[in-house]
Amino acid sequence: MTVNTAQASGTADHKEQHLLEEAVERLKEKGLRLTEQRQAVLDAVVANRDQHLSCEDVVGIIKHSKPGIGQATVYRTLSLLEKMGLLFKSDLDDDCVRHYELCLQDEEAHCHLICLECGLVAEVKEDLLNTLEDRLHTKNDFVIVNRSLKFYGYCKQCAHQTGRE
Amino acid sequence: MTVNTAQASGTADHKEQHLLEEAVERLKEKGLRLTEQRQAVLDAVVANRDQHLSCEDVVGIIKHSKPGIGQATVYRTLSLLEKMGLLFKSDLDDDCVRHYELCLQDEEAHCHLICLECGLVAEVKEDLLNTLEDRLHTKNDFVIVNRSLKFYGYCKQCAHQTGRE
DNA sequence: TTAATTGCAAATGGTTTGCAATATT
DNA sequence: AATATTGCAAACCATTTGCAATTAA
Repeated sequence: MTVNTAQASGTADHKEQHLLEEAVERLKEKGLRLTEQRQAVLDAVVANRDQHLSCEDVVGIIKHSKPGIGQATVYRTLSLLEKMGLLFKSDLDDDCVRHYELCLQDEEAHCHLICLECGLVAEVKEDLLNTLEDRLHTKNDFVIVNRSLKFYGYCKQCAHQTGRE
Repeated sequence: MTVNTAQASGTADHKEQHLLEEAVERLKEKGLRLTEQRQAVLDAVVANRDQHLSCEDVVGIIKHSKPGIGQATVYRTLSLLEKMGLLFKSDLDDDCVRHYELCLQDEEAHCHLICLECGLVAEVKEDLLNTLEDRLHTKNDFVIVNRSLKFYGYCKQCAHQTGRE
């Protein structure tokens, strides 16, 4: 639904390579198997690592390589990979559809400004976020791996028009 | 499910009073009516303004005052109030259950630390957030009304146990 | 052989919708 | 009278689950 092309985003770099190896390793640790289906799902997520994929998306992507794969298998695999810490559930909103993204650590923190009037979504990088995360780490002994930071309000235009400044 | 007592959180203060008035006003503007059912839903949300209420929660809360109210009505009302800007959809969660909270401006910013291992959700107040919001305001001309700040990672215990520190 | 995995189809569960009955302006 | 609103039940739809068949160790 949301996603267009399959192997879109190019080749896997160091991180993805490491991720794949870790996947195999962690599966083996628990006596689980890296089946063709699981491999296909992993490949799809890595190839589209800049996207937030739904189960339906993944099925669409691997339709060619694994035409007969069952939805349930994809659901189970995504859930499994998430529990293993390789994927994140990302909640980019509104509906009930679950989306996943690759769990690549050490990404630079950013946040979204979401206008309640016009719906504008602006992505903002703020170096203060690093300071904030450092402090959350040291003061709460919490190891941050990912974040979802959304600020709701009114963009310049809408704030002006609706007199909310 | 999530919520225990009904009129728990005490009397409405200035902000809630203002909110109720605004609700009536905005409804009238659009030729909509403040029915008993809508009033009951609003009351429930205001009385539990420190909670994130699901539809089921609301039904439970107003069971006494409006025993015969239909689920659909509550769903429709919550959705309506959200579109009017009086409620926020808050997505603190795993499941597909939609939760709402009162849209009270100028609340003190906080964020949630969510452990990917054990599921712990810790609410943290950080004064640095105010600085951050100030900066988002001045640098982006964005008027912040609410925020959803979630940091995912590993709590002290789990980080230790899984060797991710 | 034993245990994990899959695909299918049925079940689940929160949410939405069609519609006739009711209430409000 | 015209329109908004409600309650009910059915429909929806993403996700989960039971289970028998299949596959890998």
